[in-house]
Amino acid sequence: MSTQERKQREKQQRREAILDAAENEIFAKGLDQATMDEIAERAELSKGTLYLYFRNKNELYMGLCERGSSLLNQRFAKVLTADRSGIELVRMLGETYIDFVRENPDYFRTFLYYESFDDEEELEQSEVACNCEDNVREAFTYTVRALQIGMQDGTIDDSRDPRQLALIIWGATRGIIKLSFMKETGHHLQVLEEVEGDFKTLYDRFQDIVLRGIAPSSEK
Amino acid sequence: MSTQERKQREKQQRREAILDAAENEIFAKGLDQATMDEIAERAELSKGTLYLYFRNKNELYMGLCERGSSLLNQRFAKVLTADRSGIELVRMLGETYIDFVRENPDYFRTFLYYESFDDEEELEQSEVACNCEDNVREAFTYTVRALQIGMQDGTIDDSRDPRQLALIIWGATRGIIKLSFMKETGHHLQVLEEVEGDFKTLYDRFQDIVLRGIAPSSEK
DNA sequence: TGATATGGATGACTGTCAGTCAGTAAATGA
DNA sequence: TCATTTACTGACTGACAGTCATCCATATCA
Repeated sequence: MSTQERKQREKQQRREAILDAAENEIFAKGLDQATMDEIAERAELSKGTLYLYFRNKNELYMGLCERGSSLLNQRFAKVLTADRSGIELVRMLGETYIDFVRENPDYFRTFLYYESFDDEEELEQSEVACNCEDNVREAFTYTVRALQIGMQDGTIDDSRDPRQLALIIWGATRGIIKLSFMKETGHHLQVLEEVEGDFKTLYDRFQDIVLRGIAPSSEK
Repeated sequence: MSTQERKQREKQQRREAILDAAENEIFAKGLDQATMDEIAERAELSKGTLYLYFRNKNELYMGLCERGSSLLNQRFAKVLTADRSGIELVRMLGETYIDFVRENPDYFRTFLYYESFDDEEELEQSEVACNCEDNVREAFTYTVRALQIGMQDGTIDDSRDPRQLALIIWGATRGIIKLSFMKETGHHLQVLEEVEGDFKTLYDRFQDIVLRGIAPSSEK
């Protein structure tokens, strides 16, 4: 193999090593508390080197978002191969999502961060951010596909635009999952503690309501 | 009036002046870009004085959340006085919320910030944060009340726990409103641009689905 | 095998900013 | 008039993200 190739591979490995170190530090202490110096030390590199691989701290954190969203997409892709009705696929996608968040709350935090990130400028020139964007688009496409299948097989009312409906379901689901996530991670909001229902229960109830809401009218 | 009282009033006025300055600076530049020095300058006070009124920058920002949530609650309270069916009240609460966010996107940002804030310690000893918490609880109570009215008057299926249902609706609504908010404020996510529907349209469609989902079964 | 070129890695350094605190001034009250 | 309290000030500190002149290991070639 050529020197070129070897160098390329080494570069990739180092990048992963940096991401591993960042994951350890940031997931343990939180984004604000983790410093670039500590991440560098854990990666056994100097701080300057981190900046050869990532533009800044934001981009490094988004590298973790990229990782997490790829993992989640793998699971989504698998769901879509199942031979089920459209509405069942929608339900399964939602369950996959909430299971993922329960298992990987820290990755979910990176998603929230990425979505709320505001500096357009910085995002556009970042390859990492673009990959995150692609992953979001991919996830969205899975939802659209499941809805289309449901509209075909008659398990979902077909009078709505599937893309718009996907957006609505996606947004609402995000909201519920974030709430469950807050409830589960012992968030300060007391209201959360005072209401019954754990991570999954809340989500199941929500799903019942939505799936009922998008089912075809019974009088048809 | 006593000297005591006058001082008390002056203190309150100064506090408001600081909040005004913070609002101007932070809403214009964003939380990260606005500095305490600039806020102090705009308030025509020294930086040290800001710290006599607010523990730190977070708490100052939460002061804005407190303002915003109080304003929103005033609107919610008014809705609840209307002589309407429960399901209509739920719909009106949602509309009130989305109108508020459209008019005051910057206050909405403070809500998001407060809800995602993580440092339990800091929150507990902050009076400002406690007021925010109270406001959240108040808003939540309005939703519960509307649902209970609906369960009484038969416009909402009464087999669910109204508090749990309120939490679910609240979470999902938050999710949709955040999405609309992102779409409206020109967020980077391209998926948002590619789907039809503005702020209100998305929300209306969502509401149709949910209200259909929580209506009593027609075969009853 | 030694000379030279290349580019990845380094870490001391800089600028910025949140937060502090010793000191000052003004108001109050004896 | 003086003592005491209270409010305010702004220079200073520490922490940290991000930079850049320099170093050094390896590749390349005579």
